[in-house]
Amino acid sequence: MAEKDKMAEDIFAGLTPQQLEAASHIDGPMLVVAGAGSGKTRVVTRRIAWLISQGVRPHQILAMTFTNKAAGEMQQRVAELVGEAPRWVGTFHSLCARFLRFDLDHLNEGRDGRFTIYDSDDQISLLKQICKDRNIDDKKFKPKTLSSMISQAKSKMQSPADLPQGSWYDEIIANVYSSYEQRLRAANALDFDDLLLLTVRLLEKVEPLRLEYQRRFRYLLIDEYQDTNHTQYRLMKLLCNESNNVHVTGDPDQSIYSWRGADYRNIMDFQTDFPDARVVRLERNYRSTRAILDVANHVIQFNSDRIEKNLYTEEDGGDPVRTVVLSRDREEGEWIAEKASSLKNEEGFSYSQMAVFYRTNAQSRVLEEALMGAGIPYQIVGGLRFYERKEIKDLLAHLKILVNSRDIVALRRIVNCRPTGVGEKTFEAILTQANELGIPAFEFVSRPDFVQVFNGRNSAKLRDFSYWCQKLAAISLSPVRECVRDILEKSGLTEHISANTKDPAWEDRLENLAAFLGRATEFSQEHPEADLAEFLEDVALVADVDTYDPNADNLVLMTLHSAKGLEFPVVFLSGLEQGLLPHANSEGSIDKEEEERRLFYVGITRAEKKLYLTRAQSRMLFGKFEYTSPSSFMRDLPQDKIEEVITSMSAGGDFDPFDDDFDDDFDDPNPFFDEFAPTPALSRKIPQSSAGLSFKTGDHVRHPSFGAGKILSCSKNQAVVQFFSGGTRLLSLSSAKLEKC
DNA sequence: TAGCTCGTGGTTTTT
DNA sequence: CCACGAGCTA
Repeated sequence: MAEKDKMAEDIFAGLTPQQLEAASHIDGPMLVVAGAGSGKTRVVTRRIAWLISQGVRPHQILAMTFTNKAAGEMQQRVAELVGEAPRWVGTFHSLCARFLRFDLDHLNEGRDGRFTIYDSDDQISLLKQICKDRNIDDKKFKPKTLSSMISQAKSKMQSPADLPQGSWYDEIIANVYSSYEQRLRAANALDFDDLLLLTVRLLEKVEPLRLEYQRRFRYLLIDEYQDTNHTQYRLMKLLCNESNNVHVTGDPDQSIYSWRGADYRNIMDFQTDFPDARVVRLERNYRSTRAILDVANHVIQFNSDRIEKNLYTEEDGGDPVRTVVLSRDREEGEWIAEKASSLKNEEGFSYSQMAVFYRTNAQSRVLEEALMGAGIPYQIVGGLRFYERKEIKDLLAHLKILVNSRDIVALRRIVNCRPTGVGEKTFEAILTQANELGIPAFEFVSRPDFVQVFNGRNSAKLRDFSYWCQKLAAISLSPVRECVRDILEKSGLTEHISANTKDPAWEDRLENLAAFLGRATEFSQEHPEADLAEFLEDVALVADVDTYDPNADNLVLMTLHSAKGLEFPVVFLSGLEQGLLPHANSEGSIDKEEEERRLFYVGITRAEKKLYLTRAQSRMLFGKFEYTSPSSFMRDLPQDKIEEVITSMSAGGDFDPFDDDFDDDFDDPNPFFDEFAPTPALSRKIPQSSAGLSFKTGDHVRHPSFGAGKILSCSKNQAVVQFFSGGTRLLSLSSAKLEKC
């Protein structure tokens, strides 16, 4: 007994009464509304430890975290507290992938546990292929737009039949969506949304399985609940058995993923879903100085659709939040670099204690150059992801085909990434014939009698290709390291890259391949039993932030989205310009603007001690200089809590399109001024004349009878408009009375 | 079929 | 600015 008390003491050490209430909860639903920096992770970790110490078996706990990294850390902390860690901790996506490896076959829809996961690149190439095969103009129907529409539909669990119908345009969308689904099934492939969607479908359809899962997982925990979508919500409902032991944590003010289907109503409605839910609010912030928190609280007040909460701190003032205006983006980077090095040299901060945030990945480049110029070590999170590089994707395609010979996207990639003698025509012929034979194309080409059976030209090249496929097919799937090494040796990829010395990045590419082998080796060591399929899954589901190494003495650069859940003593929040933050694409929509503000709020609340808000008055965009204006969020800062830094690099006043002095410059015939012709950067183009309105993709428009909508794509005289009231239409610009709004 | 050059058009955010 | 696709040639 005394020993038990001792353990409880350890588990609950240092918790406040509210945290204790949340952590010591056992049965029944609970909602923890946890403000930024209020010790949420701590609470969840302690609660899991508490459950285990109370006799709950670790495998009876299912915990959904937002990143894999958070999952690993949580498991480790729990193990430290009670000597055992739950096995089922991970992101929604990775946990679902694990479920489906076991049980997808039960759905009987043609896919099995050896499925491959298609990332957005794979989706795009599949969609391009579909457009090509069906003679759909991919100028009007951009694969990217299509993929986001499909993803949007899937996140609401809508099948092609559930999409809006009627117009010619709607028909095409629904058709593309359904052939996309067919091809995924044929390729034994799943996209990210499918991982969630099919898990839900599986549990809905197969009752014994549902009961089994419900029995198995007695306690369900979901973190960042404000960023769950409808599918995830359904999954939660399916998993929590009648005891409703579901414990969710989140903060509606930090909901920043609505664009990928997340719906913060899920957290707002939790108490309606579970009327007997206990609710705990964590409002004391342990992270930031009062100055920073004051700014954060002030900023978020401007949002209307929220639950009022009072995030407070016992800390005193601290440094004021500082704003900095630089004349050019390059100077913004230089200023940050300079400041970072003085913080290190004069105030004793290490680079690993500092982070630079931005709204778009494109902004990282200038910052990177400035840091490099100043000799400051840095690491970038996100951007061109390691696993999305061309050479890595090529290598991955080879690995994927070994696990899943039906993966047609991978096969196409293998054929095209290097001269094989097989071109478009031959490839199509192979597909057709394999289809007739009823076997996967890769199996067909790697048959010893392929050249005899294949009706095409019996060329030496084709024979070489088939022979080469046979060698690939013979490679064993484990151990992972050996498998990857074999592929590297036999695929001929390295030779192909080394031969192509006019590619300026050829050396980098070889390095990347070597690095990939390094990661495979690491993976093999961490999971000695794992085979290639598990490695590929791991690769497909790593998040950008998972690669962030907080132990290296690097300053870290990342988007505001990636920054969620992290904290740093020093934060530089850059690019506070209208059109960038808030982003131009959110203009005109209250909901979207409020989400941008939450993003700003997330950025502010990452800072512990020092926060710098920087902006540039002009910025290089698409290779051209554009003038910018300050973010509207800057206007909304509590002026008495902030301090402007005056620098030698700041220029005079801001560009103002209605300022006569600037107009004077505008009229100057000197070509020198043309180059600097002031156009408000990133904000939407204002129509030059009312007669010939020019529209572009993304414009918000109004139609006299259909109401407000958004342009999905447009050409000189036609535009495809998705109306907010529902439905999508192709309109002629000369006749339809469209206006901008 | 493959490799070249030229032109176009595209930047939110990510599992 | 840069990545990608179309179109041409060997």
